[in-house]
Amino acid sequence: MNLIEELRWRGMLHDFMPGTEEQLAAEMTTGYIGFDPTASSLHIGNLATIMLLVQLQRAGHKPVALVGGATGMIGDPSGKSAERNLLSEETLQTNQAGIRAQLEKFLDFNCGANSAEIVNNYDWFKEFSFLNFLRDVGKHITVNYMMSKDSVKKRINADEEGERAEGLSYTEFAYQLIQGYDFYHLYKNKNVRLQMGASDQWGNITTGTELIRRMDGGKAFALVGKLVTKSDGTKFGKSEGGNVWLNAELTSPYKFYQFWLNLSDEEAEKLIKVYTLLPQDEIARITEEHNQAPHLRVLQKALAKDVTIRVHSEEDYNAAVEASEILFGKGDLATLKGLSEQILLSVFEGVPQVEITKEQYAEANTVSDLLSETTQGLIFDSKGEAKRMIKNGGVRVNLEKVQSAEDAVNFELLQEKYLVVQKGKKNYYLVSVK
RNA sequence: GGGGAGAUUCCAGAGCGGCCAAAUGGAACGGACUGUAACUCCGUUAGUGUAAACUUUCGCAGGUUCGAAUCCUGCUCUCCCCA
Repeated sequence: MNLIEELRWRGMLHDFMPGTEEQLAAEMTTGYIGFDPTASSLHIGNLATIMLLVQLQRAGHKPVALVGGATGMIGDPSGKSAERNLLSEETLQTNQAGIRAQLEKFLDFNCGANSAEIVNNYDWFKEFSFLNFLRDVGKHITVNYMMSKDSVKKRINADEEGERAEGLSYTEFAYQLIQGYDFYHLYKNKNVRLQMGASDQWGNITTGTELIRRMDGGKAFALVGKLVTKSDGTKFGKSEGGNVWLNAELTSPYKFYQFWLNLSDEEAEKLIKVYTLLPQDEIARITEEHNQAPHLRVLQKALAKDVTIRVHSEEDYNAAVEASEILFGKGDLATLKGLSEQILLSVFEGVPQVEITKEQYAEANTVSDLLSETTQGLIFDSKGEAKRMIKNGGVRVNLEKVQSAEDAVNFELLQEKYLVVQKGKKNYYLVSVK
């Protein structure tokens, strides 16, 4: 199965330029995808794009991951309805390092001819003067051409309902040209023939192929993947706490595992093809098994396992499963009391924790005080919020429901120093009293 | 440079002198149901307070008024159109 066929059955393929398939068939082709350092970690939305590179490499081609040190300074208007804030250079550098480290986990950098590479477009843009850029690059592309891109049009024209457009700064307008030049640079220096990306990158990528054609008479190709969306069409990759990050410090392996486990059947079936490398017959078998007994969530479990292991590690996966069983099994106070301190801590690793002193604990008059003021707003921002939630029956301490916000604080401390606090069913906190 | 529109609680968006902590919708969170789901239903969404009530909030700074998100003045910012 060639790359295009592979991506197609996995439902990852959105569109590609004519000739791409022939190019891939003809020779080992170098393809790249850019990642802008807008955060210190990639999230699972980016991971779908990384999977394109992974599939490229599996098909015997050479993947290049570009860290957008330069483009990140500009801001891509694609898919954004409003002008973005610029990040400081310092932030960008921290972010670049983080992203680089993550990319290295997914691609093989040592497998001979098609070993992966990482490049940073800041390297070739830092010395490129503005005037030279205008003369050497800008001259080849007309404003008319740039204006015809959807990402630009959306920001300039009012939409169908007559809503005013947000406008677009010259800086963001120039973004596609910068990205286009990246492609040209890699084409010239790294023999890159293909740029991939999410489908919203189509416009930017074709500016690149156009630039290569005009500056060099060369032929380069584009392939974009489907933008992963939730079944209701909204943006994928956000959970209650915001984005689902690949960095364990931003999204703990436990939460990460839980995210996948909680997907709807429909999403799990779609995403297992995107996020895992499991072969077609294996996925068919799992889907079959799932449909026989949907409540067992075989699909979600298989997906969660595969992705958690690859993004984090086998140990992290095991810990996440163990923690899930304890927290979502029919545990009660007795179960918690039965855990050794070591297991207790490992179960709650990655769960927000607060430390308070024995004096503070003794001074808290009511449960609502304890869960807001005493614990420094970690669990609840205000007493009012704590009270409301308790009134709604949404708070448990040591797995037992708190009856009233005015209850006195006299819980049994686990191992003489821990309290397990639940806000709703899925949010756990560990309070340690020292 | 000229003309116009606008800035409201997480977002969108009503309010146009007291009944406004501010309609409605979205989103989020909590509860019931369930498969740690979907659907549906219910509740919550400025702070303190058991409550009555009080404090801070409607771009910023002043003013008018017994009383202002609502009126006036100045400022800042945003967008659109024309040159």
